[in-house]
Amino acid sequence: ALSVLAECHRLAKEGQWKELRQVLRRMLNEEGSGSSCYLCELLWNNFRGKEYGGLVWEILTDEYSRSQMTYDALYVLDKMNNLKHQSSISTYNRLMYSLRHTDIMLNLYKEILSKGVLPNLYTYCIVIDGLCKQHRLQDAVAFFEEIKGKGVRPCLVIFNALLSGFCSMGFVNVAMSLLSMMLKCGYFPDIYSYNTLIHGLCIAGSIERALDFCEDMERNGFALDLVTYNTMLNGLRISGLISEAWKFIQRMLLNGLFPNLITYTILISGHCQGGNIEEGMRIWKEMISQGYQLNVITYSVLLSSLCKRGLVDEAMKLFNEMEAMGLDPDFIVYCILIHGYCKKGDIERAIDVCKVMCSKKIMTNSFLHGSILLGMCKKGMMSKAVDYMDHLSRDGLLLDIVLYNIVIDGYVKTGDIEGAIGLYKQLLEAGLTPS
RNA sequence: GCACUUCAGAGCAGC
Repeated sequence: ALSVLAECHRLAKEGQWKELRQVLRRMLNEEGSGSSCYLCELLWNNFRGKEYGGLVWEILTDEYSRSQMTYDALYVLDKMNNLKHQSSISTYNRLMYSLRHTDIMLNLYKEILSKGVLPNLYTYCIVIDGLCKQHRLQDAVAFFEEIKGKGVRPCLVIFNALLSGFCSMGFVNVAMSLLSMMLKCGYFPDIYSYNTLIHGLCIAGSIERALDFCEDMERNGFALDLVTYNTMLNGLRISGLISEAWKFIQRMLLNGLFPNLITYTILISGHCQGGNIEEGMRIWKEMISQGYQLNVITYSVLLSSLCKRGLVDEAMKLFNEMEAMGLDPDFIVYCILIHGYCKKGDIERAIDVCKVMCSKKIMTNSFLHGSILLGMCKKGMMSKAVDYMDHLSRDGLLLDIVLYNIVIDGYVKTGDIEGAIGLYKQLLEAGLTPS
């Protein structure tokens, strides 16, 4: 690493940016996440005060962000701040983008302002989109007003981010009013705006309105693209109308568009949801024969429909197949399995899967624990349920009211009123409010 | 120069 860093300084001096990035990227790939502490120490001990040092630090931050090693990037940025090296706005933008789902995003924005770095339109857009993705619509709108007050002329992308925020929270009508406001101000929708609104209409269950909107779009000179079709197909799936899908597929093909992985996943999910697992499997096979590389989401669609039918063992087989293909199960995949076992009453297996998940450092959440507790209560395993709760609070998890309610209900159903009252007192002591 | 906005998966109690 030492010689690589020396090489980096040389490249920086010669202005060979691209090579510098490549060399660093390769090194980060080898060192992996968690290596920032070590690399920073090397830089500090061996290259302090060297010319172009600031540039090397900055690109190190940026390459960590690009390699999805976000916390390493933050670490390097922090060290840079100590050394009074300044980062450029694009480095900040990329890092904020990686962290747009978290509070850290806004902290970084404040840091930018306090250091006198000038935010650009990308920055504003990332903040607004991030706030929307965190479901903080009011904050997003407030931020929007704030930058307008500072004299920033918002771009269409910012409006699109807001449209998307409203739509995904189910406020299509608000999105529609925003659209008419946009038109009044001379902002004309692009394909992103149209697709976003069509999506909003679809998830609100308004397929008809979505179709009308597609026509509007075409009248305004935009051809429906693959995203539009996928969005419409997904709308059909949500409304339980997947049997109508063929009409759209036909139209798609006539327009020279071919289904992609997302299209197939929507179709499989739709058919499975409607109880037609056979058709789902047929499409699945068609997909494989077409040479598509299945991903975690495609698998989870099938896993969940198997579990819903109580075929958890089948699901487990598929799960193993998935891992053998080199796909890393994520939180949702584990949820599906755990939930499946709980509903079947096989709590031991559920907990086993949960342990495997935890050993992979995947965070659990309260929903999942609720599912496990409910499974225990349904089988009358009250002492196990209480142990589980104790175990959760020992691990520092704040038990919420629903978790208490589940176990209280369990006590009541087994006729143990004492136990129920005991828990009730406990939740009051914990400062919770009964619902 | 790169980077921002649109499409697919699961999910807890009681009533």
